[in-house]
Amino acid sequence: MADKGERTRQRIIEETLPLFSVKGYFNTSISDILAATQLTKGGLYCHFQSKEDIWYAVYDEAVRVWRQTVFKDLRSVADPLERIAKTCDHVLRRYLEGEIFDGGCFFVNMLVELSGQSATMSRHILKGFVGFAKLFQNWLKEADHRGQLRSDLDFKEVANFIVITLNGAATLFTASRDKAVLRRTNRQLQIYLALLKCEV
Amino acid sequence: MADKGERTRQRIIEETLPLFSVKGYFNTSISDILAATQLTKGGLYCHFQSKEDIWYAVYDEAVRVWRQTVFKDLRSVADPLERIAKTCDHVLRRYLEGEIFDGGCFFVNMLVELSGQSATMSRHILKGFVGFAKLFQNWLKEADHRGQLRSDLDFKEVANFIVITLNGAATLFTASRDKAVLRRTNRQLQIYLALLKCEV
DNA sequence: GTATAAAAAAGGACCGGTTGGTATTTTTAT
DNA sequence: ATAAAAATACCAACCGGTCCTTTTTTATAC
Repeated sequence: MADKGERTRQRIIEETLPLFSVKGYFNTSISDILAATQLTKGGLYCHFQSKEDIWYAVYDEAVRVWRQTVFKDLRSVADPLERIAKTCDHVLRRYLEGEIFDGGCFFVNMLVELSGQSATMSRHILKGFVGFAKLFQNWLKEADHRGQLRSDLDFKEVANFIVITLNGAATLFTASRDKAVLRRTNRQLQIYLALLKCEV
Repeated sequence: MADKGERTRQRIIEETLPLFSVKGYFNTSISDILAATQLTKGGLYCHFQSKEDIWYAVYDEAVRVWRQTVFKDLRSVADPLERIAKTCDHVLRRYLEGEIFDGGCFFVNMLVELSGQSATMSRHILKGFVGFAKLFQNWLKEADHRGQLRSDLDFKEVANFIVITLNGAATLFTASRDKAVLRRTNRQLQIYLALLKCEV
């Protein structure tokens, strides 16, 4: 039974993720984390230097889980436009509707809360979203090289729009808990994506 | 100099709105409000029974300001589709880009924060968003009666999509402070709206 | 206009409980 | 035996809110 420390650390991360996701960063207290992990303060601060440190570890874990959920079964998709469509579908159906995290989208929730509070932490999250948009942008470029796209498209603009739509859906779904919101968004988004194709 | 009480009450609301908008509800302390209003606790609690009461008053004020910003110069627009397009433009340009509230969109910020915390408060906000979507839905119906729309549209779905897009834009703009995000969203949304028209 | 009394507004001390974090000791694993 | 992990007690600062006192405003009488 080696690595007891590492296992406890991982347990802290996994128990804290839903707390941050549902209650937010500031409104999750150290006491909440202690209650969830069945630890005492001494035990907790043995693995992390501060609450903020816990957050960064939790964030990394959230990214790991999100990637796993959204990009699964995607490497095999050769058509970049289909890849985009499937990714959106995965975000809306697997990730959000599947309620991978309690409290909706961990990243959107954290971004909104921390935007007015911590410049460094919110920048950290924002980088993730920018990277996600860049990914769509690259796939759009790839589709363009294949001659699949209409000629009047601004890739960055389209990529941005997709990410924004997914974020908006996450926000409204979290509040309403209405899965119909996700279904509707998915249909409209797929229609929008289909319209990017050149008419051949 | 009558109505001193009412004027102070209004001052509290106006000074607290940007605090809630930027820092969030829970992370704005009564002390913050006291500092902003130059009042003491006794003075503040003379006008409100609790922090939550202040929030409801602030919310109402935010709605008032938002309505004023978004629906101005709109009654004269007879064409319902144009009315929808202009409303979106107002939200993105006047309301968000114009930074009517510090911290982006007060309502989105509050919705995200309170969704995991207060069922009653988040339901209160959600009602506002549902009403906004209903408005778009009615305008779409109006456009349909005029024979302006494609025949395959689900009005509720489209209305939902518009609101979601605006929410997503607010989220990303708040974090990035990049007005290009709003411009791009506006263009793509206008393109999307144009595609709702029947081809006559 | 001015004195006055009632009422509204504001001040300020205080409350129990909680916050994130630390220092020291005890337990457990290797 | 030694080092990691966990427990415990403690800290000052802050939380939302209450209570009582003082000041200011406002309505009324003259």
